[in-house]
Amino acid sequence: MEKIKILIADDEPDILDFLKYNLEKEGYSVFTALDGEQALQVAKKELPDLIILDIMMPKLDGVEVCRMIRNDNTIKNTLVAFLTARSEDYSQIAGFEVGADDYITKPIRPRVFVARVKALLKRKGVEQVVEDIIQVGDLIIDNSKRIVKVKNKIIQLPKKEFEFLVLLASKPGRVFTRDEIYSKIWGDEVVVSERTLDVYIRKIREKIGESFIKTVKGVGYKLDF
Amino acid sequence: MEKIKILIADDEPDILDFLKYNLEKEGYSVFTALDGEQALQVAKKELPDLIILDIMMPKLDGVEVCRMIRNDNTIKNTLVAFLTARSEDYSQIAGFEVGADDYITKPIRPRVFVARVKALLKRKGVEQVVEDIIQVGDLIIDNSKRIVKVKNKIIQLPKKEFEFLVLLASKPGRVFTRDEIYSKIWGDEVVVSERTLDVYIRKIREKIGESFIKTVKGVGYKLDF
DNA sequence: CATTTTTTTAATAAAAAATTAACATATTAT
DNA sequence: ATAATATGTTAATTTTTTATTAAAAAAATG
Repeated sequence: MEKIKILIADDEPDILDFLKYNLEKEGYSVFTALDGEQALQVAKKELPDLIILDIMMPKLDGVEVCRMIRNDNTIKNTLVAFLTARSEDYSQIAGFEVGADDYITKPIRPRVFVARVKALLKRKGVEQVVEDIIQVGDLIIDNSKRIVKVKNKIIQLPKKEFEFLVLLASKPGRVFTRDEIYSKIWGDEVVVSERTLDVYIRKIREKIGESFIKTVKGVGYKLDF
Repeated sequence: MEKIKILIADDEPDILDFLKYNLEKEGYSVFTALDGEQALQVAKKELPDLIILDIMMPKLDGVEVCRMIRNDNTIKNTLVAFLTARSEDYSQIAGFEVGADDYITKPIRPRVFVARVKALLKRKGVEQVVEDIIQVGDLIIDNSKRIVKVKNKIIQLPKKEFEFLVLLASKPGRVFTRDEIYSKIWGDEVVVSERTLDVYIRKIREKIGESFIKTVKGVGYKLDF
């Protein structure tokens, strides 16, 4: 599953490394920039999901970068958060005016920072929040134990079948197209035959019961109860 | 629903395949041409929504092809984007002079490329941005779950019926002519019989109730409450 | 390296959806 | 009112998509 990309721009390398370290630990893919110009350049190249900008930066300040982001068609919809010293709160106003999505105040406390980023990504629907334990009706999927329970009966699924079920369960009710499933489970390089998916569906249904996975003909599948 | 059509012209088959693959993955219908002449020919035949032209091509270069597109009444309003090596930026000027809508520079990075194409289509109003949840009176259409709710009763519609309803619901109150519906749902190549549309109307009305879809005789249909 | 488990393919069956055809009914203009 | 035109309805047919089963291939396990 592809990682969420975050770009951080700050002129202090220490802070940059510190933030990068903390975000990577959480499984994000992190890019960095030391000034506004570089930030814009990297943003256009990498198309991150979130850009975190220090307000005070050489060449182009954060607010200015944000304005330029909003005016660039390829990246205008990217989430932008500002980093700001608590004192310089005048910037809050200017920041939201140019379309910032969040503010994070310095000094930065790692756990708070990470929580903030997560919350923002979740709020905006970027983060695929794969809960550790997912429950859909009588079906419980325990991600860390890699176990599925149906009415308290424990079922072990092979790797692919489990991944498949987790994918559907990550957004119960939402329909996943066949293409989407192939792309997410097998990746875009691997090509498997047209019917492989159906066979997996059959196997999972045999094990967890027929009722959970619903076929949406012509479109895909969804998990429901 | 008919796919958005994109024509790509480039003399390097590898690049062509690469771009085609990435765009098809996004759900576009992609045509290709290996030189300018072929591009023009395919364009007139397929009437794509967007034509992406490499500047440097044998027989007819991109700029020349674009000029001819703009002089051809059947395709003069088609969107045109140029592919260009970053160095040869002199062409930018020539390109915009003949009426290019966008520039995409090589080397091409798949996500950036796709984002760019999407942005262009959206900007020019080609891409149908369908809201995830549409509500019209007591009728709720949930696109990601592909369900319809009428007074909290969940109704599943088959693919075409669902697409049809989404089309009407995309602009509640607006009348869609029969021709428009045929063209948007079936596309311009496919020819279905005169009464097919009526059959769909009947089926949808049976399922969601008679009152939502209003016939505007001599014109078409609209969704209202 | 032999055995078991998992993944994938292939062939066929079944189901559902899309379309047509034939006929019915309603609306509009003359 | 009546022909002409447009839309409605139903059932049958065709086409498309998914389900199922068994068996082969690949990977993992001891």
